[in-house]
Amino acid sequence: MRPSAEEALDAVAEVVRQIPPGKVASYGQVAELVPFPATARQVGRYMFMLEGEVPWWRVVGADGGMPVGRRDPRLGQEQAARLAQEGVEVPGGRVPRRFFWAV
DNA sequence: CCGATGACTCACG
DNA sequence: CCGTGAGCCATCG
Repeated sequence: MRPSAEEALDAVAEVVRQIPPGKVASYGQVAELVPFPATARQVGRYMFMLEGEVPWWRVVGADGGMPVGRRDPRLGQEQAARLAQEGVEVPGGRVPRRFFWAV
């Protein structure tokens, strides 16, 4: 099934909102959790559209990196700051696997 | 309809 | 550790 952009946005927003503070999930992980077929790329685009409505800083790349920094370095440092505030360490600019949200 | 693009990911060397 | 290249697929011009 191919959900409308609105439904897809809702589904992604809901998954992202479920990531507990102090934990992170990768774009691909979120893509697997939504109730319809999705890819990491799509999730990235939806995150951009949801900017501000969800804890977007808890979503990182599969390697713990922050691809958002490529789009806007300022967002990258904001993400690192918010994560640090929740107790998530980001040594070397990437989140260690132990902080990944285990479902 | 075609081609380019991108908050991605993975395999290889 | 650091490119490179190939899949990925909704959107946009």
